[in-house]
Amino acid sequence: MARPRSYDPHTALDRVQKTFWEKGYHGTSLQDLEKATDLKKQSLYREFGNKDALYHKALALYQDREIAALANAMLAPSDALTRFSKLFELVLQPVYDGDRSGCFLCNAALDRAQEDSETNKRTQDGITQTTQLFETALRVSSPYKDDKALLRSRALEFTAGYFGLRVMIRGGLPIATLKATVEALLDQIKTDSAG
Amino acid sequence: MARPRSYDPHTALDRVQKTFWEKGYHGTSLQDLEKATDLKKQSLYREFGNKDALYHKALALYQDREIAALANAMLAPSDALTRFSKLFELVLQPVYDGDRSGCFLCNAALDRAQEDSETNKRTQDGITQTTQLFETALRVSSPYKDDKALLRSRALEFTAGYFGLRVMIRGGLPIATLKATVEALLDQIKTDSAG
DNA sequence: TTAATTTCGGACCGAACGGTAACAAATTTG
DNA sequence: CAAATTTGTTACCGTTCGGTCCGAAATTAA
Repeated sequence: MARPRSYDPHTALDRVQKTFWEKGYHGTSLQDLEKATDLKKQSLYREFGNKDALYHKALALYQDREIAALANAMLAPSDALTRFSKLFELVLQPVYDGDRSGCFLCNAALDRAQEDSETNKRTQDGITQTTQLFETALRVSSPYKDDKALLRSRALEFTAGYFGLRVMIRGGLPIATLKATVEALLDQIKTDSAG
Repeated sequence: MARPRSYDPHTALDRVQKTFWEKGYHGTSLQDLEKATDLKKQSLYREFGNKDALYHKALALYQDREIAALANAMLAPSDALTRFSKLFELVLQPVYDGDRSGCFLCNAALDRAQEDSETNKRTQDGITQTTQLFETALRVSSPYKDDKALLRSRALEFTAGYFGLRVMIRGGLPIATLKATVEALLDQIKTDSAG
């Protein structure tokens, strides 16, 4: 039909996501996005819309890709303890690599959920889905499989623990503390299954 | 000596703090601070320094006042369960009043700790002190008083839980979910003391 | 080759940004 | 009252912000 795009929209949005993830909404300028994507803003606008739309698409991509990856890793056939061990392992891995971006969803909740209703909806949904994921992950093991109230309670507790850990990561806590925190959280599952 | 100030620096910094707390560093403009304090920026600059200095002073004030207030309420003579009940009660109170600003320290950790080394230091310190506060709060009750490892473990767990709860607050989760999360966290103490 | 269509690059927009200089108003000290 | 000193106000600084316009380049269909 006409002149073809000389860039790949997927990798462009990938880099947009990474930038927002690292620097937040207000901390990211159009210029930052241009540098990150090697695109001019007109291309960005034509392809994705304005800064708000860019942000929402980046956040949506995070939920569809990163969180889905965590869910996938967790829900591999195993027991609750192994599942959460795997989860926290994946959460801490980037820290070892020097990446303390944390969790984009968590960042968005604090950065923008109070000022933008769509972000608010997205973070509510994302956090709620996290709790549901944790319920699913726990449900295979005793004593959770037989105690619905305990299952729900632990899922909420791990939701808070998970996001708190993300805060601690981004807040710059030493890795030793982060590992100890993970151990403390996992200990909960060990105690439950032992009792 | 000379012309006296027509404003109160304490209440001015108070309002600066509130503004940064609500809107974050990048989300707050000098104009926002002018409106919030009823001062012109020259007065703000003369009194407090530039935007960075303003932010750090606001964050320091948060630690000295808000966190100290939490510590004070928690450390009133009582058992561990009552102490944490009181803590979470104070944390949820603003939500009932429609204020979902959350925790300034937590916001700062996600907002600015990655880009500003002084904020990084402050958030590290603040989070570490939170863990220490929780250790102190737990230490009065069994079984923590006799089990140093458990004490440390639970303090870390509650630290993550506490900041995660703050994320959930700011992320817009319904109050019912927040309350259920608090109950889930408190349940931990009940279980510990019963076992 | 030409017409149509789309992408791309640079220039440009008004507004807001953080920050500063200069001066008038107010108060204390001599 | 006069000199000195600090506060408050206005205007302004250059830069960057998010966003748009428009012409040049590239490609396909006729």
